[in-house]
Amino acid sequence: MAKKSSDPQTLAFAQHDHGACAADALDYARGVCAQQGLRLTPVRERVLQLLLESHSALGAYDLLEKLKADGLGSQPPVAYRALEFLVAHGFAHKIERLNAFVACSRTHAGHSPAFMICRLCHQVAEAHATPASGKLGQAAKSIGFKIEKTVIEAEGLCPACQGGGA
Amino acid sequence: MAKKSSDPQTLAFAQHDHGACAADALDYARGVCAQQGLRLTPVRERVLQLLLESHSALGAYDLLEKLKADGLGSQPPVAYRALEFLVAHGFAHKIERLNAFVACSRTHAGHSPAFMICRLCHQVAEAHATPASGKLGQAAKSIGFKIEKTVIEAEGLCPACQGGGA
DNA sequence: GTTGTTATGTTATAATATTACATTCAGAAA
DNA sequence: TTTCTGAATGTAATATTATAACATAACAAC
Repeated sequence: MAKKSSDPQTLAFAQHDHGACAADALDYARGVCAQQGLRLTPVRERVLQLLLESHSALGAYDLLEKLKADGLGSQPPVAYRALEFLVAHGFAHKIERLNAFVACSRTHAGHSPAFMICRLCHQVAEAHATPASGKLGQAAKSIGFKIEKTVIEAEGLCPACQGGGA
Repeated sequence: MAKKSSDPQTLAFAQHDHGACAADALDYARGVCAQQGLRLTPVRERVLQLLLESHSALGAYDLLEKLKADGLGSQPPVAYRALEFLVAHGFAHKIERLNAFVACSRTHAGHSPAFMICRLCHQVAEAHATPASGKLGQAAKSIGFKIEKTVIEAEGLCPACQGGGA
């Protein structure tokens, strides 16, 4: 990281050197892929870069337009396949509420992410959740439901949007 | 309720007299609407009934087909408008993960619901969550994010599907 | 009964996502 | 090197989910 002045989990809503943060994250992903024998192809890398450059969630068709501009593919499956790869390997997450995608803040590999979505500026911050330990985990345990994946998304107002927007 | 042998929050995966449970819930909704001056019109009531009859989430177009069969409207807005009303007034919830809808188990009016979705049988159980008290709430508080609504959905295997299905 | 409001009917279209199949590419095996 | 193989991409078509826009009908208040 360029600078570790605040909790990177929730960096999205804070001031920071975003260019450096995105570049670092991309380097990190390249390293992970090299280690694990994953192919971070041009399309996949470009999609990750686009997600990293945005603190907002991007839809598949938003990404597709930018890929098209780069000459990297113009049909929906190109974007969806790259996103599938990135999500499968933890480099990105789908925000179900928005049918859109964000880069993973990658501060907790193999984590259960939770998201805070600002309904005004549409930025998304990622936090780390522990679903198994909360009420949901209790309820699941008590009825014998086996949790494999959780979707935890909060919608509301980020600090910057609470002044004028409500 | 016909029988209160287990926590109604998580009844979905348990044996129970479902016809009676659905009929009771519909009566309850009628009562709430009468009290609050809400119009539970034929389309809205029928959609709620259809949701109540199913412990699985139903998509808007699933519902639309059944409405069509009843002569109650055949175009998408008919279903979406009824669902909008039911969700707005807490009689139903949208399952974002599935882009589909379930009736509210109504055991906690004005609650933050959490859902357990079985990936095999597709049944959905509703539980009550307290998002503000968990890690997400802490993270939100620490960065000054104001939560207005939460989406909490767990995907996995219900008790009945854990035997053969994994 | 007229009026204003809410709900519904209907057409069209937008936005999101997948299937299917052909082609290309990278790396392994010969 | 050549060939083989599996992965990735290109592309066309289509499926699924959702909304916009506007006309009509039902209802409530006056």
